[in-house]
Amino acid sequence: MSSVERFNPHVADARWQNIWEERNSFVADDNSSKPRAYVLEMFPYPSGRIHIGHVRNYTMGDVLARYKRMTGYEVLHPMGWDAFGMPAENAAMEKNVHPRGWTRDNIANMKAQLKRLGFAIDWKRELATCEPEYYGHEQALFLKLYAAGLVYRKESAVNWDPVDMTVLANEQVIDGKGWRSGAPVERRKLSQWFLKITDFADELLTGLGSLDQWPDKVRLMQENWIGKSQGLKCTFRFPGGDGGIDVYTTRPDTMFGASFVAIAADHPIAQKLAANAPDLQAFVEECRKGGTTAADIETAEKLGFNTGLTVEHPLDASWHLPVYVANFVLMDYGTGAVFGCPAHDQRDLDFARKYDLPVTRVVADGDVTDSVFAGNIAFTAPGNIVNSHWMNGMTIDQAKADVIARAQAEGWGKGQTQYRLRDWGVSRQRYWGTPIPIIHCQTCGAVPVPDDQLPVTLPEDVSFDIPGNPLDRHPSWSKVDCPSCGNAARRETDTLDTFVDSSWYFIRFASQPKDKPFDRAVAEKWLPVDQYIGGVEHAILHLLYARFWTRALSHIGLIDVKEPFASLFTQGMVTHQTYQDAKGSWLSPDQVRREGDVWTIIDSGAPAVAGRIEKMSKSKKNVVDPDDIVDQYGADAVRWFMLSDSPPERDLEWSEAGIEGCWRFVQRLWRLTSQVRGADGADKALDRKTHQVIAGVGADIEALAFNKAVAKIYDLANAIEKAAPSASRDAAIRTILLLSSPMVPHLAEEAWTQLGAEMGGGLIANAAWPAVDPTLLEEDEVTIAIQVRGKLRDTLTVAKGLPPAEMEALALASEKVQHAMDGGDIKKIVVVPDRLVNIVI
RNA sequence: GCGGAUGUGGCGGAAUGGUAGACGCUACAGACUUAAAAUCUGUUGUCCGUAAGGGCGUGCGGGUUCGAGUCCCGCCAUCCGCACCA
Repeated sequence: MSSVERFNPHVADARWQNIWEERNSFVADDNSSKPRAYVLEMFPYPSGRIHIGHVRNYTMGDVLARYKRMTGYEVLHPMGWDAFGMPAENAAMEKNVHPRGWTRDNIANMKAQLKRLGFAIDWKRELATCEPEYYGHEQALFLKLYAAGLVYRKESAVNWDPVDMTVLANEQVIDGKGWRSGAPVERRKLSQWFLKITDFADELLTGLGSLDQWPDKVRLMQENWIGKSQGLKCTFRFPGGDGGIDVYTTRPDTMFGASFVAIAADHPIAQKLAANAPDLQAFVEECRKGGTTAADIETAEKLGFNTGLTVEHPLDASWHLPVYVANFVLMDYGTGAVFGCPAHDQRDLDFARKYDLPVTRVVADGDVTDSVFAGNIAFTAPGNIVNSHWMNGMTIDQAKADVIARAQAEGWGKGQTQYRLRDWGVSRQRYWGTPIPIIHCQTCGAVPVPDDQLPVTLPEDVSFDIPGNPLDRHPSWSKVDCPSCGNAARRETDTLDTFVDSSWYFIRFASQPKDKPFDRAVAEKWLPVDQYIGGVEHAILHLLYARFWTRALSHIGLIDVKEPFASLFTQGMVTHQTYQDAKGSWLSPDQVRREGDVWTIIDSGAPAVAGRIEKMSKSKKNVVDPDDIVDQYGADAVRWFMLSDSPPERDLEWSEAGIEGCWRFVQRLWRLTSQVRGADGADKALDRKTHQVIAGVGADIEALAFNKAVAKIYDLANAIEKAAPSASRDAAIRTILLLSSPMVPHLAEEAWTQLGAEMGGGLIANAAWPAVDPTLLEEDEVTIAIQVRGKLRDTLTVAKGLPPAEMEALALASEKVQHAMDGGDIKKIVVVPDRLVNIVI
């Protein structure tokens, strides 16, 4: 065998990257007459270095983008930076750098890292959300939503650090304490800006029905998040007096099982009572301890305070229920008050047992109909109503309808549709975000910044030496004249949630004029995004906010797009083994060495413990830097690894052995290419294999089943290597290059030029995807399975399309089958054409 | 607490209800080499058996079916999200 020089990615990678750039190979043409494909991966936060998870994400998108180009599409595949956020402020505090400089440096580094991977990106459309050229347009869109009545202000709770005197993000609350001060956090109310996402709750819910190319699990999660429920809103009246407590319930069928009414600590009635009752005041304070997350609130021990008030049961005015203030009732959901039916709700049951309240069964658990409910597990399954007067025997649904009808007829309540979804609070008490373009005036109230004064830019001269929002304490930035009356006024110092930035960047990618957020006609040419790819951690918030924002823009007539992402794919994480020393300190993989089953620390020789395979994280030291592995193996081997083995929606474990195998395959493809010799003759079997693989790889890439596409390419490589020289073999080698070119583009270009002298040259990136010859896909023989009572006993190779009677005869003639039947009587024979025969005895 | 997922050899995984383990990795054996690397060939779920062959096998327990990794019911374990991380 002649020796072939190795493919050298250290030279080839950069050469091809430069050629693609010089030739504008991947610049998308707005005016193209080709069919369009918009391929988008979730843009990264510029943390400083790209993470291996980014490499996986962008490699998947890149393969699809390149494949789409080869199959005749005008492809838009852009990249940008989700550049506002807390890490820049943390860096500013810790390293005394300005967030802008830190972020821009990070972007430059990460862009260089991405370029080394050879992604087919239209860099001319690059954007960063922290630049006024982006966020200025965002401010304009915000004000359009404001003018349309989709933005309002209300009080809302934040995590408050009483020592640092600052607002904390949930992430900054660790075990209920501020991450820097260590002080127990409190919930404090601030006046904040909200977007009316709840106006779109029903649209966002029904819209999910049209997203048939989204994963079912994501649609289900969004459905649950929106949480539409039908229930009863009714009043429990104060005995004899005026008014009462409005309660919302999804279980009006259980009203005869009520044993208490509970209201939120923030409920107006609780507030009013607390004003004159120090012990209740103390309890309300107690309820404010702890963070604002759902997990914190719902896992906290259930606590209540008996107010001494009672209310009348709506179905029986002589029946009085005690009123508690309870920490598990949320002011944000429903009316901020519930009636407790302990037998059929776990939280209510926990509460009732704790405060020794009656527990009455009103839904039958099979034959058990006792009114006294025993045990500490609530019964929430379907059943029939019991112990409920006229409702006895009804199903839950019948009883719900009956109570609602009765409430409406008698005027003490009505049926109501309720959503779990809350309006989107977008105010952040931080510097590094989009300034909210509002001016507060003592006489005019909140006044939008006039269009001609946009963008409202962030001041540069800020300091981060003390906690809190530097915009608040800036000496002059917030001091402005009211645009309406001209009097001294104050600029809003809160900035927008970074989820706002990421709610429309895909529109700006499609069209980025200087003077407006986007050109409608151009944006509509590209949108919706044909394939969106990103982490499943964004399944709810980012994707729901982006859907809402797009609908809101559509609602006010700025764009005619309802759903921004036609097809969604959520990828798994990249994981890696973790290692610890005897004391439990984390070790990086290159600090340890394996000898048999024993791990030791290379430097000290001390034993190490190989731990769990976990998501790569700096704190556990199990990270791999993409630059290092590209240095070592070249971009193509890294890309190939990202696509191999693990299904893309599942986690991928990084391994040294795995990347070495990929490196070997890249070299193997290179050697194969050198074997095109202009031989004659056809190889029917290889032709068939080649065309089966062309069809299979194309289908797999379209389904984003890259691991399967990779396996088929391996299969073809094996078949080519085993085949004798022929024209078919030469053709198969060209084909395998084309098929693998979206995955290993540098090698493919290099090899393509080697073959190019014969073929007229040109980039493989611009080559056409090979066509499938359907006549070659069909096999003329098939192997069928012969089973006896469902167990495999023999296999036979027969002509394709053999009639069932003949299959049956062949099966019965088999010695192995006869042996397995052991003389038994045949009860039945199942024949599946071209597949199997099952003899039942 | 609520919501969502995952579970198949030594490992990653493949398998329209129809031959479980494709393909890759690892390991082992052999070829080539002064040697190593690279490359090539073969073996590699498990148990019994010299072999032919057979038993058992897709987290656990049931069920449906001629036939279940796949469908249904009930468990167990692990992971992810929960509205101010991005």
